[in-house]
Amino acid sequence: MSNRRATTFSPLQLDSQLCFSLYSAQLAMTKVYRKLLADLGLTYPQYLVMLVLWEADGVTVSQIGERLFLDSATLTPLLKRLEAAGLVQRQRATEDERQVVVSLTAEGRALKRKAGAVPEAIFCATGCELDELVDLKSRLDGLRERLTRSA
Amino acid sequence: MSNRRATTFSPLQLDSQLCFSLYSAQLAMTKVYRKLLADLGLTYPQYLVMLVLWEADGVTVSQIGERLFLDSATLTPLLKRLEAAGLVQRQRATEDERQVVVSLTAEGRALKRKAGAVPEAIFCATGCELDELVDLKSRLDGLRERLTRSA
DNA sequence: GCACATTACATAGCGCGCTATTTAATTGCA
DNA sequence: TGCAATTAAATAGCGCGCTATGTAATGTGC
Repeated sequence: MSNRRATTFSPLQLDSQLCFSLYSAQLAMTKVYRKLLADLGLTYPQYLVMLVLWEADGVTVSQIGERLFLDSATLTPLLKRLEAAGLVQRQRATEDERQVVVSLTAEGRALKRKAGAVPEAIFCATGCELDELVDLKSRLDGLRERLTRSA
Repeated sequence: MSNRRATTFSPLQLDSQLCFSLYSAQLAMTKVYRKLLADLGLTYPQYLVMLVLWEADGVTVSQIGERLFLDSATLTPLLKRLEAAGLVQRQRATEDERQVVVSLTAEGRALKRKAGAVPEAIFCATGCELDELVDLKSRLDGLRERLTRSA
């Protein structure tokens, strides 16, 4: 009897954990992207950086980092790979030589066309209605916000 | 005029992408766990494996993999680290020597007590109501399911 | 019973994502 | 002015998570 409560409510059970659902949904999502992005020669984090640059070209490493919630230890080697792939260019800012400005090459800009098909393919893969996705997105944004605050 | 449609609906915009919210929420979540689990000497994926073992001790590598949606290339080195930490034991199954059975050591079982405080700490960090978490979890499980199917 | 496929796990190598640290440039203040 | 503090990026090293491949044990068909 004394262990009945522990049985009926056990927070250490894998199946009851939101975090595991978040974790494994993210892995599944990345797996779907991997196939789509292979055509573009991009990984998912690289794709995110390209999204930032397609919106606003010529930004610093830390600006990319703020947008994606990643720091230079992650971005520097990633950007070097994008540079080696001929998609971006990195150069020290003249007004503040601590900063590195990342710009798209012609090839990097051109890739945007090919990437145009990706969002719809992902949308189909989710099998969700659009408003369900919008709702889920805002919940996850709120969750990230609160988790970041408490960290 | 001709580019107005592209401006009003641009699926390549970072801010409109559910997947990025999923990605960054997961990173934020892992970051919160990192602090909590440091006391236990575990990483988040290692914690997941321990959750599986605390529920059902003495399972094969592939059984753990099915539960966590991970394969042996990920689990083998992770399990070796858990073994090196003295938390689990790995031994070939006698009835089928291809399989490796993973069991908890006394130390591994003992760690469950210390881990008992983790779920509530995470729950607080999410800042969510319980039913909101349950709802979000089921949506994410559904999403993972459909993404996996389409991959 | 023997070649063949299949299965379970391990290994190699790559790209994140992190902490901790380093280097170099800029800022700030006595 | 000079020198410490701060800032931006880079680097080192670790642990995933993946694809591709290898290896050994088990099944299967003839």
